[in-house]
Parts: sequence; C-alpha cells; structure tokens
Amino acid sequence: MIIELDLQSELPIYTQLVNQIIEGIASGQLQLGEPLPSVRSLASDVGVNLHTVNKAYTLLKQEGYIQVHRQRGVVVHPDGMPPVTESFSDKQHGELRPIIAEAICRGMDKAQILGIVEGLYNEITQKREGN
Amino acid sequence: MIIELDLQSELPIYTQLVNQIIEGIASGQLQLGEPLPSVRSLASDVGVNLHTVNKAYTLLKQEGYIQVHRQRGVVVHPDGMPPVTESFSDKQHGELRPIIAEAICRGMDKAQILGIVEGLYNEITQKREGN
DNA sequence: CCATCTGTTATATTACATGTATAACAGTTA
DNA sequence: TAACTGTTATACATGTAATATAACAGATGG
Repeated sequence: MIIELDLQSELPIYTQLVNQIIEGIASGQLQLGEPLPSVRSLASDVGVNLHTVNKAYTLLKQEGYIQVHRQRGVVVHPDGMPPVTESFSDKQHGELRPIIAEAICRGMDKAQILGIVEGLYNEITQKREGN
Repeated sequence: MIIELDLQSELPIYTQLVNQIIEGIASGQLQLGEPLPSVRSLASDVGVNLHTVNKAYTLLKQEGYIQVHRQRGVVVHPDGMPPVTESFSDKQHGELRPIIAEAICRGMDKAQILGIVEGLYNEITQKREGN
C-alpha cells in the first residue's frame, strides 16, 4: 500500500500514518491478517524516525486494529475489527458535531451534507476493485 | 449562550471556544449581528486567560464568522456567514475522510453512518426552538 | 553459534503549541 | 478623567512531536 505524508500538514505524522492504515483496511487494500512493514522499514520508506512509526503502531494496537504477533510481526488484526463501542460512538459524535455545525453555518443543508458523506463513503469503499 | 469547557479534553481550549460559538451560530442561539462578550469578560466567565479567548476570536474573525466593530465590540458577522469555498471543502473532506474510514472498519454501513450525521444535523438545528 | 531481524524501551535533545502572566497602547464610552 | 474595548508584546512553564542514539530480549536463517 502506498503511504503519502504531508510534512507541511498540521496533522502529526503518526496521525497521518494511523489514518492511512485505517483507510487501507476500510478500503480492502489491507486484508485481515495481512502483514505490515516493520517499524524500521516503514520509517525508512517514508523517511521518518522509527519512533514515529512505533507511536502509530502502538495507537493502532491499543484500538485493536492491528496485532503484534511474536512470529509474524505486525499484522492487520486477523480476528476482525473492533466493534462500535460506546466510547467510539462518543468520540465519533464529538468529531462530527463541529464539522456539521460549520457546514450549517456556511449554508449547507441536510441533503448537501449527507451527499458529501455518501460521496466519501463511496470513494473509500470503491477502492476495493482497484487493488 | 452557555459555554462549557472540558479542561481534561485533548482539544485546546481556544478550539473548544471556536467550536461552541460556531455551533451557537448554526443552532440560531447566536443571531447575525449579535454581540459577543469581550475577551476579558468571557475569559473571566470561563476561567481562562484573556489571550486564550483572544486567540479563539482571532480565528473566528479570520474565517469570517465574527466582526470586530470599533464601536459595537465583537459581534457575529452581520452581513452573513462565509460561503462554501474550495479551501473549506478541502478541509471538510480531510476531516470527514478518516472518520468515515474508521466507521467502515468497525462495520458501520452507509445507512448507519448517514443516520448518525442526520441525527447530529437535527440535534443542532432543532435547538432553534429551545431558545 | 552467530549475525540479523523483530518489537520494545530508555534517554536526550530540538522545536513547536498551549496556556498563563503582566504590561502597555490607542480608541471608545460614560 | 476613569473605565472599558481590542490589540500587541514579552516572558515563562508545560506538554507534544519528532529526531537521534542506544540497548534489550526474542525469533530467524545460515
């Protein structure tokens, strides 16, 4: 999977790594149980420090997206993804709320906002044929 | 309008202030042209430093949500809200994309995600009768 | 056995963001 | 004149982000 970093972004590098790996899983580009590069090789590939990749992997592991298998290394969690917990829903609502409020302020109506979300949903899931 | 801060949140205080004021406008609790508290009084009310409020106001002003009128003080922009620009759309997509990808990972389908967004939309806009 | 890879941990350093504190300035208002 | 407004400047403390270097235990392949 191709990982592209924007070093000018306000988003921390480890957050960009987390986001892209999660999107890779969501899009099907990364299958359950599929191995991920080692912290050192990924760090070398994208040109950052080993600790930056390690922080991203640690977060993904804590949330249950990946597993560190003593033999197989780091893999996308083979037993499936974490469920929709209450704390996840709370976090999701807290992130969505200001985005929706801002859209309303700028004059977007319900249909327009839902259209944007649906478009992004399709964009992510329709990568599954591409690779 | 009631402003509540979570000092334990990972969100910066000035971001919480920005978000709540924008949601106040979106919900109609804050009308166009309506005055906002001075930096010093709001800082005193919520128990933070004057500069923290000033940073929130500066951001809101830069984005066109509020106006600093020499006589009237700080007011919600009387001439209307900023439009949906290309840079706003880019920012909005960049914020929504990882949220949607995470929801897909956890097994939410398109209808569920749209339902969450619609619920939050209704929750924000239906405050208009409440006050 | 040995060299090499794995994730993990520790320490140190640099840079930046956040938040507070204090002070001052110019303009407005009562 | 006194009190308020937004604004700016400076300084300080704290935490986060990212890098650099190093070491450790466990696993792997020659």
